[in-house]
Amino acid sequence: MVEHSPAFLDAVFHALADSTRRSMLHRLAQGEQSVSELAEPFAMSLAGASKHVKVLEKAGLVRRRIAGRMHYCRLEAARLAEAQAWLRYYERFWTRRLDTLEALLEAEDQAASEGENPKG
Amino acid sequence: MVEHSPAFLDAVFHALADSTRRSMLHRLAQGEQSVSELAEPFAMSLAGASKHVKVLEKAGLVRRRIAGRMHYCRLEAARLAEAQAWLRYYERFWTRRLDTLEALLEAEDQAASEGENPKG
DNA sequence: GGAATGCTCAACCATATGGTTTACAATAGA
DNA sequence: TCTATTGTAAACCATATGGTTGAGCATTCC
Repeated sequence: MVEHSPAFLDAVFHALADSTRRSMLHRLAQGEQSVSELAEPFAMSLAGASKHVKVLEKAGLVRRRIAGRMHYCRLEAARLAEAQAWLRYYERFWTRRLDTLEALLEAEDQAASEGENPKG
Repeated sequence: MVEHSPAFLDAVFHALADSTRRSMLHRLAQGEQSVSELAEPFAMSLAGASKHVKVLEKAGLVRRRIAGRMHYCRLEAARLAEAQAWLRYYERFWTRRLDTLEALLEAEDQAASEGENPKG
């Protein structure tokens, strides 16, 4: 839980450490896009954009489906979930104040549900 | 909300894209550590480790307190929270009900690529 | 004062990264 | 069949990165 396969997280975080690639992911959130569609917003050669797509693909953030000469890309969100899981470990450092509140609320929930819903 | 100051996220994700630095953050989660304490677990010169600390510091993930010749570092979790905020945008892609929807999308993919590539 | 400690800085090196251009392969369309 | 489109691959370039060593600055300790 603590380590999360280092090489894997290296690739994911590295892929995210570039605004061009983050923009591409953002567009992919709207749905499948071809490589040239992904490249279109950027002042960059198609070959350059294609390299970015490859970085995303190698990090497992994008899946490619080849149909004829078109390469359609789609978001592979599971890998983002794993990055978030890594970050989640640190959540307690910025939600500390909420923790006490939450503990309190949970204690209340517990007390309230003890009579009604024993399973929780 | 969508863009999150690109250069800032560049620095944060880049800082996280290295297992040495992630380990350092993990140790800092236990509490304040000096630079040489942070360096100790790694087969690396102190100067090398010091560079990693600087990367973390520049990304705003670590705050340094100088006391005499000692440099004490502590976790600055707020910046991690911002990285997580960026990731949260994509949460819907892994937390939605996958079963029926995903099956549907994959069936569409299948049908689509069969139609586009009749030659096989 | 003198020596050891903690740390940074500067110079250097090998490799990675982000971009380009050119060439090419495959597919689609006239 | 000829041509345009989509995309990758290769070669190249400038800069960034991750590491080293050695020098040096404060600080602490004897």
